Amino acid sequence: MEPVRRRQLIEATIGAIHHDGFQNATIARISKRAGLSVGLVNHYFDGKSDLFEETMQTLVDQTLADVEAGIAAGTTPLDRLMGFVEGHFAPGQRSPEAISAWLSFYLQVGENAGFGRIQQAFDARLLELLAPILADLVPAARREGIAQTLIALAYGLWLRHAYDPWHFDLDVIRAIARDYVDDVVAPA
Amino acid sequence: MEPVRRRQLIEATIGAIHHDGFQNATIARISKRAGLSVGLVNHYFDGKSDLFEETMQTLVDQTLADVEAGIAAGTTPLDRLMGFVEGHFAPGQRSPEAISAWLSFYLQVGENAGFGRIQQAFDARLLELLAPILADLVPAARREGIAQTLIALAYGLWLRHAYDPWHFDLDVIRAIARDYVDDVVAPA
Amino acid sequence: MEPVRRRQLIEATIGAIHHDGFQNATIARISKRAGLSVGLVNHYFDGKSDLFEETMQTLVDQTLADVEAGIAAGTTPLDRLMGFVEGHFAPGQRSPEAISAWLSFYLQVGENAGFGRIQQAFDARLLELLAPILADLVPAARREGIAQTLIALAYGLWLRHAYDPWHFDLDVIRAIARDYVDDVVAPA
Amino acid sequence: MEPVRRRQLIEATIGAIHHDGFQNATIARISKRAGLSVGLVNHYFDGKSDLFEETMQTLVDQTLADVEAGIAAGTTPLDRLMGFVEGHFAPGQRSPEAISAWLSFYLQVGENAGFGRIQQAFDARLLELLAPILADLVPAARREGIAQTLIALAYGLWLRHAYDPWHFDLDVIRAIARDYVDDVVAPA
DNA sequence: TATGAATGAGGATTCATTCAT
DNA sequence: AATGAATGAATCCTCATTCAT
Repeated sequence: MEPVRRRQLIEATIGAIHHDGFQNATIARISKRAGLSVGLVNHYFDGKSDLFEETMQTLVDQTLADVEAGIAAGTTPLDRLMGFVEGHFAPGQRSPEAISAWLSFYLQVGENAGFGRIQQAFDARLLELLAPILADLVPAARREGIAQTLIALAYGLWLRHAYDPWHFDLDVIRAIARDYVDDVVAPA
Repeated sequence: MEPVRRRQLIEATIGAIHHDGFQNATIARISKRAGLSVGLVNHYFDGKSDLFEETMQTLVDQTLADVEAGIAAGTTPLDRLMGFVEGHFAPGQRSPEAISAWLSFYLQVGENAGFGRIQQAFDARLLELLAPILADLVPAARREGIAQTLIALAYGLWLRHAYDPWHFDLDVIRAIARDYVDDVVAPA
Repeated sequence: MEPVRRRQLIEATIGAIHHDGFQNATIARISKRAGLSVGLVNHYFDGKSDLFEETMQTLVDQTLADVEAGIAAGTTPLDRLMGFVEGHFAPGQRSPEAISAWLSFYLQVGENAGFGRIQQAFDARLLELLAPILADLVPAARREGIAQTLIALAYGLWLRHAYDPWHFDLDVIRAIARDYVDDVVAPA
Repeated sequence: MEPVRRRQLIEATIGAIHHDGFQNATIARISKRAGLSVGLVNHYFDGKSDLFEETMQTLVDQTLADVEAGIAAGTTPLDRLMGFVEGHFAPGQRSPEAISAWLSFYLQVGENAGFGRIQQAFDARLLELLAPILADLVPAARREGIAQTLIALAYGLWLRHAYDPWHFDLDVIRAIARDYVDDVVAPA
């Protein structure tokens, strides 16, 4: 029963953050959304903070899975690099619910120690994923800088997509990323 | 008296958000930090929401002023482009207080109509500032994309600087931006 | 306003403990009994614990005042000794409300650090009060033991009076104490 | 199975009161401490109140057994009187667990009808035990008073031992009691 | 006999706002 | 212009009890 309930509550948390806003995502609303009682939240999680951290970790895990899948789908190093960026915008990442929740957690990283730890592990993993791809594409001296730029660009694009999904749709994002990759990486 | 008190309270709001976190930036703490009574907040502002919106607007105004100054400082189009990026990282923008407050308001943009309006106007103004510079540098067809990329990159870099100011210091940011500008814009 | 409200709330706390029992003396009941809102409790006290500690301290202060008055009323050393015991049973100490509250705090001394500190200071003060009286009555070697016995006896009598005020009325208590004092102290 | 389980739960209740405090001795903690499920508590006892009453009764039975043993161990009436007092401080009575639990129940005697009944029966039994001993030692007129004093003294000493077991160790208690007995009873 | 999932009322506490002074 | 006392709804969390398995 436990994994089922935990999953239910995490889904409901994401839904509540999207529907009511992070500030208004109360235990009462979350549990009602999950069709469960308030008591259960504290039965299966160690308080609201724990529920929220587990929710963020779930989002992180899904994003990493999508990014890894994006990389795996590429056959050439260049495709793999584009796959890295596009993985951030996989369907699961672009749902309004996921975006709202991601954004909320993301921007609280500095205030919330738990969120901070999760985000740092996430960033470290992204760098690990980029390293072997860039090794085949750019000279060692520029590798670090380009990796950081790519991540910063993905962050920035994702943020703008989050706020303006119609203008910054997948095609625009892909074009911007492709431009950067072509201009910076390809010539190397 | 009014402009003085309003200024005091806006400063105190930014300080409280930095010191206590957005969630804990209560009217009581803000007014104590300003050395004023709680009653004054509602006297000079139309409730807490109004105070917060005015605070965000103040931050936006300051950022725009810094970006415009950055542009104005450049003599060549390329310098002006770099000035646009660097304006986002002017001293006033990099203070821990400003960063905390900025981040908090970003978080609320999607949930808070008032914050959303302020941010949209901010974005529109950034595009207006970029347009004439890019007109001298890149072919019309790529202008829009490159403008959006630059803004996305500035967002992303700013965000990463916010979370990791030591690793992403001004030099690193300048180098990343310069790389992008050189690679993408200069050849055109 | 502050001293008035604090007094009101402390009185209401004593009343609520008597009327509803310590376990049921909730903030809601206490504030309703005081005719004030729940918010005020946390406005004037630092939470429920603080209110309870201040209440216990108030009881201690009153008891010490009564004991000191009892001692002061005696002209001979023996009378002063009896006054020490009888002070514990001054009218203010025997009100059902005071008894209920005293008992509750008293028996939680071991579980509650705050109550413990107050009680230790109380005990120390009682010994200070007894010392000069016994100095005139008993040989130095037995002074410490008799002081402790007297305090233990007062504790025990008070406890039994608390649980069975009709059987252990003031006359019985006075007789028991007088017996002890006569038998042990007088012959010396 | 029933007597085993009931015994387990009563032991766990005493342990939980000592370890977590009376207020925090919840069904969940008690059952976990007993290594049993929460459901079992309500299966073998008629709710939490019943479990607690049975626990207090168990403590009373043990104390009475210790006091009776103390009396039985004495050969002279005076020894039997001292045995009465010392029985209250038999090893089982001085364990930290027993002291915590005893104190907690005392606290509730006034508020909880069930606890009150148990305590009254306990007191009555103590008087019954004292009566025949005192009959051999003191004139009828003072018998009642001295019995009550002895019980009050035992209560008071026990309470002080509970709060300060190092200072009020067994030797000190024995000395105080012996002093009283010698001074008051022996001359008779 | 035994489990533990589930409930929801009740607890303390926080806080934006109002308003008499 | 300025204060801060007062309110009470809203929040998170706890817990005894029930009940299907």
